[in-house]
Amino acid sequence: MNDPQGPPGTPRPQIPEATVGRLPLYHRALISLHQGRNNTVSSEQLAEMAGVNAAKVRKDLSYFGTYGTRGVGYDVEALLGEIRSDLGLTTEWKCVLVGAGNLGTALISFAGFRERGFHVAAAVDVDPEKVGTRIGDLVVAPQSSLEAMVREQDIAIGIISTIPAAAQEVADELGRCGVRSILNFAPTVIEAPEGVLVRNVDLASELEILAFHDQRRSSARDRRPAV
Amino acid sequence: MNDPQGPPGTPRPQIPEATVGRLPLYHRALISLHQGRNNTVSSEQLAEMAGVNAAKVRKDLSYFGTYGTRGVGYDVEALLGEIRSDLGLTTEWKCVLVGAGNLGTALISFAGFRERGFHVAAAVDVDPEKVGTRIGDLVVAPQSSLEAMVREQDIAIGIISTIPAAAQEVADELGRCGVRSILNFAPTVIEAPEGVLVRNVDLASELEILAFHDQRRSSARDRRPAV
DNA sequence: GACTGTGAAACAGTTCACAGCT
DNA sequence: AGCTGTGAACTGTTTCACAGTC
Repeated sequence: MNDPQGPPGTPRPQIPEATVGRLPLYHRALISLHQGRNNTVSSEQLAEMAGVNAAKVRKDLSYFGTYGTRGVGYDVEALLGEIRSDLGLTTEWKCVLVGAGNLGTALISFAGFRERGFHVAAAVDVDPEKVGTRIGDLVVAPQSSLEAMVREQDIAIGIISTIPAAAQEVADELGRCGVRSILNFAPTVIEAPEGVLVRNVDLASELEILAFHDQRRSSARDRRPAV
Repeated sequence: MNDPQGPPGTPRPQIPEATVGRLPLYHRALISLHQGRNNTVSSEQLAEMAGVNAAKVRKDLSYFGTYGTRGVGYDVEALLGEIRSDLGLTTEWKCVLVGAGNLGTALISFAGFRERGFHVAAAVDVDPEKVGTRIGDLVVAPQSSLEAMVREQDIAIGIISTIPAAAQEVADELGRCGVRSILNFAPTVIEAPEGVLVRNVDLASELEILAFHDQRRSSARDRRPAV
């Protein structure tokens, strides 16, 4: 019954990236189980709720230690605590949003961020027309004040929702200000500044991928017309 | 010099899912090369523009046929045409958006969709307050008219931006109306209706994944304070 | 009997390295 | 000489199947 976290000072095991990508799913499922007053959950149930299979759940969870009891299942509360702390959701994360256009504005008031402990504490835009606009309880600041805001408020995460042409420059500046993580919504490849982790969300790509598969399905049908 | 597409009637090769996921990146890069009047591009250049490595580019492109010339590079125009047609971007795709809240509203007017041939042709919401609202040149319709709109306009893609609790029901209804692909922004797992492909975009998860890595980096630093 | 934790097998995806063409 | 196309090696991920525990 080993605890992979081991004694203090021991490097924690590397968690496979595929597993990391599923933690938010488990997290969500566990929140709902916890609210429903469930004390334990089997890998089978958790798998169903997260939309994966039971073997994957067990393998994934085993990287974090032993939260299950054979014959019984996993302890919901303990497991929720572990995953919450792994995901760093025990404290609030401050974010700065760059580019308060349509999408940016929606992101600022997106309930899902706040609920999970991400707070858009500042928003900036290059457009003087947008500066001063109120969005919820936030006022859009000029982009020139980006560095001051990041440093004063100790902001850790940058969200880019500018036009593609501006994204690299914004990323570089965020890096210089000490931001360590960037979520990029601008549909362009950006080179990560030194020491910064960048994740891209490309909305149009998602539709393109759906279109790819749809197109393949329908042309497969065309080739075998008699079904 | 084989052409994997083969004679008509031959099933096309299965394209690895990882490759499909990168097609939008290549597509974007090729558009920009084409606009810049480049006739050819090497795997090295294309890799740089797409943010991947050259071996991957060559492997990926080889699944679609032979668009390169050894010693020279790839024919930009021919390759762009191939990828455009693989992604099904030679015709416009009609989408229906369900849930015209903050995020939904932003998605309707999101330029990236229109630019790549995705047209949000209809939007519905359950909230009577929102029905009748104009967003760009679209008027929000009552959710009860969903089926009629999908069938009349022959809409192929559904975009869900409702609250999580409503998402499964909406997905099921979209399936019944004949929608074949769904892009789900509601932060919940939805079971795909028969014959429908669902992709999930979970915005808060993306931040959680960034937080996970940030947290690991900083606690790694704590454990080895002297650097 | 129920259910976890985990090696081992199977599969998928990436990278290497080089033969083959221009 | 330059660059693609691709088997082969490698790395990462998923699934299997079962020993171990309650």
